[in-house]
Amino acid sequence: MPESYPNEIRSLALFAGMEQENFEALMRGSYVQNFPPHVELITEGDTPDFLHIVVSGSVDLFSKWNGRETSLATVHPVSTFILAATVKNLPYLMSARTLEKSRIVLVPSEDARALFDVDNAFARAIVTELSQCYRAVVKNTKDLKLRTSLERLANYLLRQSKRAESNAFDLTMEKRRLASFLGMTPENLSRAFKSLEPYGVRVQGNHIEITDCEDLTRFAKPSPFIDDNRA
Amino acid sequence: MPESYPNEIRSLALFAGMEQENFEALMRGSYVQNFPPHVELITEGDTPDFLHIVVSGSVDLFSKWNGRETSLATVHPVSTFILAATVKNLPYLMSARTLEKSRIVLVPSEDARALFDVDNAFARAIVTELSQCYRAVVKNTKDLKLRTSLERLANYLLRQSKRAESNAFDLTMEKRRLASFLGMTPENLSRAFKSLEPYGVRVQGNHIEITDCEDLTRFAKPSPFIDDNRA
DNA sequence: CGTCCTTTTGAACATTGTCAAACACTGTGG
DNA sequence: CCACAGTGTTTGACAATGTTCAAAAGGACG
Repeated sequence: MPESYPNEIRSLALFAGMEQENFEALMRGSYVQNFPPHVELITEGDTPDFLHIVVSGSVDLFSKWNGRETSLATVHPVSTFILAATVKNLPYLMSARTLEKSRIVLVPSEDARALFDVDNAFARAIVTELSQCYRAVVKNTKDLKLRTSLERLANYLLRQSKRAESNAFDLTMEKRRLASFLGMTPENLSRAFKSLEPYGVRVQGNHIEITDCEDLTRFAKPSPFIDDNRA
Repeated sequence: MPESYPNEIRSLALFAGMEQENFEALMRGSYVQNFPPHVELITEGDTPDFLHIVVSGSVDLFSKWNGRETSLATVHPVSTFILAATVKNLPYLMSARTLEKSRIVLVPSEDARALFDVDNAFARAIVTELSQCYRAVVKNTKDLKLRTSLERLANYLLRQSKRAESNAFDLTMEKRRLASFLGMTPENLSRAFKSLEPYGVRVQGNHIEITDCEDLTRFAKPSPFIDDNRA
């Protein structure tokens, strides 16, 4: 399947250092698939048959327990997910569903594991990737345990604003999912937005404008060890 | 420093597959140190100078923000901590303090990183270790987001009971820290214990007895994808 | 124009946190 | 051995935070 997507994947840090021969073998065994929105790609507890790579669209990682559900992360192109389960050949800890029409590359887990044993650059790239994932989850845990929902929302908005490099931006997900991601109910999120108005947050639909960044920052007290993406 | 501790360390999965020569070089550059209880070994935000290995005693990983503090994990012998920061050479995301008199091996981070580049078995062992850490944090996040504090306590007790292979066991940490670890206040924990009495939990000081495991399990609804240690 | 879904709002409720005080445990020094 | 201080734990009253339920309002789409 000599399409264009292998180039995009090749440029991922995870695959960049891999032997060309190995990379090609891996891609030969893989295939791309287009999924409509809201399709469950993998289910918590299943055994990892494929390492997934999001080439376009976006994917929600979530989990259920006792009738409750929570959103744990969103995967954007181009990146992989469920790497840890694939490497250790243990059941998924999260389920995944497409948020929009998405193009996903499916790499057979066995092939990935076999290459991991053989290709040293690949093994090291996995370390980098996993370290990043690990640190991201630790930051998220700190966010959850050290902050109130209002503070989490305030810091989330500051992060998004920084990402958009603008004081005005659109939310990248439904408020419903944002609430779940931040660990609160939609009702509570709605009220939290209201509570942030005095600190200079204007909300219209999913358009956000931070009119007083100073004030919001004073309230949110962002920390590099919770909120910085690259650290 | 030809003492006995290198053998214990050598048997860790992280170092077991390493070339003997490399391992010896790593140990030559390292040193052991005894710390009294309640000593802060590393501080959030610092740069990782050493990879730490707990040989005896125990260490608390915690974090502070805006005057609040939370306990994120306890490290028991023999295992390492802050591996991710060491590998990526990025600031610590957590602080660490001894809980009791502890013996810690300090491996210079630069040496560890250098070996990571050279020793393929070591690089792969790090992947295994990091995957495990990552999955542990994900489970912890699910515990926090999907359960109430009462449910978290109930499941914690079941896990401890399983670990002790007995319905009666002693708590391995102060209630104060347990509360912080479970994401609640000491007062709330105290009341939570009371609330679990009807489900067959007897508490006397830090001695716990689960008199009706069936009933408690029915309430706690443990899940392999949150509560199993090895999965 | 309806229909479906999300979002918002209100009120009641549940859970959790705060503060203050009492209690229990531990180890010290008289 | 006892009194005492220091710390951790428990308890009670109260406040803050977050959830639930019900209903209304707003948007998207056929």
